[in-house]
Amino acid sequence: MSARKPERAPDFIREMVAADVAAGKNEGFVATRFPPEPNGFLHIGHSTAICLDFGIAEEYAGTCNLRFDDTNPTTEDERYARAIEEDIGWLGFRWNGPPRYASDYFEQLYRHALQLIRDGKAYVDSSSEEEIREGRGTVTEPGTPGPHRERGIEESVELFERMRAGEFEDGAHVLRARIDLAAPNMKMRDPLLYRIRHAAHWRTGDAWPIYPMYEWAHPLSDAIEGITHSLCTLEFLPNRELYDWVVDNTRPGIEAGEPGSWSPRPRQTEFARLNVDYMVMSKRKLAELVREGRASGEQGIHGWDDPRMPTLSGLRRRGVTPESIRHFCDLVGIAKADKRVDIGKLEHAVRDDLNRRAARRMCVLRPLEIEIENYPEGKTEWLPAPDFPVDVGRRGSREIPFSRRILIERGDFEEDPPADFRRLAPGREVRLKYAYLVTCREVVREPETGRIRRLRCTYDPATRGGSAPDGRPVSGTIHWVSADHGLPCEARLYDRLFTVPNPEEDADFHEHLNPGALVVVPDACIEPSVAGDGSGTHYQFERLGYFVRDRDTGEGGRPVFNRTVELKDPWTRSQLRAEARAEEPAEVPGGSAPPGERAPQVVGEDTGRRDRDGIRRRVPELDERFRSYVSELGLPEEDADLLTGDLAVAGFFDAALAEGGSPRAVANWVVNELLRELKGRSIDDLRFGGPELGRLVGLVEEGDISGRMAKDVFRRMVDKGGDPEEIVRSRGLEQINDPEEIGDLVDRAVEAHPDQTARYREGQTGLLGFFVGQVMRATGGKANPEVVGRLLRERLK
RNA sequence: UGGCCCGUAGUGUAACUGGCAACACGCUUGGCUCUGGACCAAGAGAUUCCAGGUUCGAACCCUGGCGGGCCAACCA
Repeated sequence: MSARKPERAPDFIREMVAADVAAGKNEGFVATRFPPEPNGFLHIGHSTAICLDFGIAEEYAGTCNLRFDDTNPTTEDERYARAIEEDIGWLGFRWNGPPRYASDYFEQLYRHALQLIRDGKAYVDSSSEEEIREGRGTVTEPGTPGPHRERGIEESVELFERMRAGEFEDGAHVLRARIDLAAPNMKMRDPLLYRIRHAAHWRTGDAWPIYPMYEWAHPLSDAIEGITHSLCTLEFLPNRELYDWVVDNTRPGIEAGEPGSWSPRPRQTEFARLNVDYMVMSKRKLAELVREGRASGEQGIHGWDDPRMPTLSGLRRRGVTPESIRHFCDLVGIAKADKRVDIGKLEHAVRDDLNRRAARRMCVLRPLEIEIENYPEGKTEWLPAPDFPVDVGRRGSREIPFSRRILIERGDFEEDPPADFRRLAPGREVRLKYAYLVTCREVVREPETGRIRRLRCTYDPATRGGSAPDGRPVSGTIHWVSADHGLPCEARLYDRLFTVPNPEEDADFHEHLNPGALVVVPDACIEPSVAGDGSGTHYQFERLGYFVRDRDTGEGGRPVFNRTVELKDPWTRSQLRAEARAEEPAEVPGGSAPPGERAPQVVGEDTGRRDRDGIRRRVPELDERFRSYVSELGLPEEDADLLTGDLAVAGFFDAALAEGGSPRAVANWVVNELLRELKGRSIDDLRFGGPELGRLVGLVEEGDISGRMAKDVFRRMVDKGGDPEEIVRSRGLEQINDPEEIGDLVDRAVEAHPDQTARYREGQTGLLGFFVGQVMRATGGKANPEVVGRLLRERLK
């Protein structure tokens, strides 16, 4: 039994939070929030976000708010909010204080908006929806200002106040931020902040004829609540720039008009959403299934909590436990790459949990009667059966009745069994679990159809409890129920809702609905011990799978059991695989691509080079330098090209070169190291200039410091500025070149790692890097790696 | 098509920030077993998307390409 908390490498968000706390940001306090819109039920895709938001708050003794993002009155409803609360609580999380609502902040949000207008950063636009869309431009073309963009502050204030007073029709005006209509990020092209909507809100009723957009309400709500880390999914990444804009252009003290800024200042971080094979995760599509299900009757989805649904309420009714969902989220992790997780992973998490907690019971789904000829008519024995197998290590047992007529699973008998069949067959003896060994003597058929009606068997009275005194081998153990005592019940066998791994890929996901996602077995039979159990009780039906008692009852009030997940069953799967193989025609040799051969990749045009060529055509000075770098300095064209894409970089290079280094080395440094630093910033923001870099290159070329040390020095110049010689001197970074001194270090490294030494000598020469790393680390990077490598090769021979 | 994000065994996530490509699921084989479950052991499976470059050394840094995703709602 492994501990419940597996050691898991922290994800990038936890690393970030840990760093923030360590750096003392917000006095080390962590406040997160989970912000669902109450317009549908939570599904398993949300569980990663829930586990992350609430989990991080727990780990840092911080808080996590539950905030309903209820800014769109036409789609939202109270019943969704309540269902969301129930699901989060069921998962085992508790939110900080009462649930929050964006609608609680409507008044504040409104006042902040007025302030924004007064600051000249927002305006009322009276254009039509279509005009606004057109004015925004496209992803390739900038937008164009509409006629109201320069509307005066007073006029905008007045219009906005009248919007709030309800004087205008829906769509007559909107409030927009004045940012940048030419911004490459479409979200920054004067986003809408408020729209007029004469609709009753489920919480605020008719109090508001205008409603804030997500773009306005969300960052402000975070700021108002003092959220430190605002975590959301990847599709909001373009929103971050706007999120920051809103937070930076508003301030807590509205009336006073004092400058001030939000503290804590919330930061948005995005992670990839969770997708699971054979499921759909879009609330719209799930709502569609619920709506259509109501219309289509019996076979249709019965509601948000239909056990075929990926909703938390559906999974709950299916018998999935909150612990398994949380464990599943741990297994999946948090990262930034889009993911589609194997449904088998969820099933594993479910089995792993249920194996420990679900008591074993016996239930026969498709009964076949056996009559035990030598067992007295009318006799009943109550045989003890443990609730758990020994390996689970839990106590508890019940008694199950045994009689002359027993029901077994139809699939557990085979007249002409395959070689490795470990169940009942004519003349064979098997064990009825916890009862007796029985032998099949005769097959009784329906006279008309030839179908097997029942089996005649005999039992060995000496095997009571299931073990033979003589220790003879048995061909298998099967489950059973006494025909005279068993309880009729209904079993609902669930399977994946869709037949393809990614149903959302195609235009109409309905085509891939799995008609076999629910198979109802109305006439199953179960041992009587379960009669008094309540709905929600988990079981493992021996050899079948995990089941949970449903709240429904079947025909005549019989209990209903939902199959949560089947047991792993290599035998059935290998049978199915064999069948599939038999049906599929043998592969034609040479029909498909030969293994190991890869389709050649088409290499496209170098657009970066083309762009820089364009710049050089327009700036003769750069073009001149490009040509002289190639012809006079002997640089490769590729380097010369990168150095002459803009004047500042070329100038930096020239200044560095003037310090006397070789053109090739200086170019390498500029291209490989400087360009990285220039990614998020301009060359003017650098804390050092070309001459400093040139001197650094000089130190390397003179052999004063190693290339590796030079990178450390460079790092320091980036962070704090400074002169390379000075840094080297003050920190004692001079390179160790002395072979004798290095030889000692090499000896020590070899002696300290006998395992690796042996493996190296066996041919794992890739370990050389490991040894070099050891020596480099021991010297703080000061050893000359070339010398280290040479000596190591000699020593390890 | 412009901008941004992302490419590591079949799947998901790591790799001490440039030094032995690891863990989990799945798969195969064996052991054990009164569940063809669980458990235990072993194994297969990777051109770290591709091509150049920097470096003693690249999954990691630079350049380019390829592929996937997101963004032009008065939705969130």
